[in-house]
Amino acid sequence: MSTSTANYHHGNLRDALLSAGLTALEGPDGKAPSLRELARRTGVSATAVYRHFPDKQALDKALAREGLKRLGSEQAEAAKRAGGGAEGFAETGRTYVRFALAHPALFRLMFTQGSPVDDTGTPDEARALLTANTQALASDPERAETLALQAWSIAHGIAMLMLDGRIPADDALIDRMLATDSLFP
Amino acid sequence: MSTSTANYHHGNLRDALLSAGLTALEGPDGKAPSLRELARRTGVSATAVYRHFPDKQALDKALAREGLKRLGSEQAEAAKRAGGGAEGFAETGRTYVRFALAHPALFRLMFTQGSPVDDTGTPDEARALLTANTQALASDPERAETLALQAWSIAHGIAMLMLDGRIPADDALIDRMLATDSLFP
DNA sequence: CGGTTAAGTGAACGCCGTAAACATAGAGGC
DNA sequence: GCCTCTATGTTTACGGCGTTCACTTAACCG
Repeated sequence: MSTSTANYHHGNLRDALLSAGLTALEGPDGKAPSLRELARRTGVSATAVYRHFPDKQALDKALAREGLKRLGSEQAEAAKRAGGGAEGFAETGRTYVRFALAHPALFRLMFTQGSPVDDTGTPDEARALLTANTQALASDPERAETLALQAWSIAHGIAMLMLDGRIPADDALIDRMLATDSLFP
Repeated sequence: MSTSTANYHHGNLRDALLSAGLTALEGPDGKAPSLRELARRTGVSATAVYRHFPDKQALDKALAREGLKRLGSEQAEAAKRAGGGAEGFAETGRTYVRFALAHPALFRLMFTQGSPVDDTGTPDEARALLTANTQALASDPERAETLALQAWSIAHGIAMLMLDGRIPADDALIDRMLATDSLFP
């Protein structure tokens, strides 16, 4: 019994549904799959889903959580590859936008579902990275939080406007818009 | 026959549908109405809608266009009230975010539908204001466009993150995050 | 081995967007 | 003043959706 591919039908339906969902969401032209579609793809009746999730929204939330996790680890890796510091921080921003463009449906789902942290105290990795980076880099430490939210907002805004076709989804443009020296004094 | 309230049933169904749609979308707790729901509210059969819009998406696009128009005029008025200039520009940003918070469903619809300009050369008022303001205010004129996109992105990012419950929808926070001196050197 | 229970099924409900065939009212030409 | 044509409406129907309900089945445990 490996992680997720084997043992459908009797066993890990929950994981099978999630991985089918992620597959559907992942691609650059991915669409948000319906509950019935997901069940079909997994070779199971639609109502079987309800043995593992109270409703579709719960399934979506689980998928969103997984997306969040992937974004966080991509960002962490990118920051590390850039050697941390200011350049590492900038790299997390670029990675954020590129992630959104690479997985539009997943990215949208991640933010359409209610707050992922809910009430469990542990924030996701992406968020932890953000606060750590801004606290390390802010000249005025009491402005670190505002800086964090500003940085998040600009990356999120670029991502959304590009996804919605308001701004050309151009890699060079991402770099230009996120150039730290032109943004924060 | 006034603009939109009178003369249902025979006459201006198109306008009636749009105004019913806007009413449904406007409120702070507005939901995106279904085509059938809209038809019901207008006292007409569902398929009657198809005499005026090829499909639901076309209806949505028309609603989005109207939302865009309203945002633009609110921004223009706000800028004028602030006396134009840098303060006027800042005010358009605040107005953008406040508009999103006041009409969440409408705001989402405005950006979920394909590009509003489509191909007709005339950009909407909001966009015209943005380019005019940044061109007037940019110290380096060749960076004006990048500045415009950055300003748009940060306002849009704040709006979206607040709508999605990622950031508290707090008026003071909006001001702090959009404080121009902390953003652009 | 036998019973309890977790995990699956199929049928049904009321929504949705959309298509097709039919009805009607009003405008314009004769 | 009638008659026809067309724009605008209606009814019925289809398949897909999320979800509920009553049911079967299979796995485990004492």
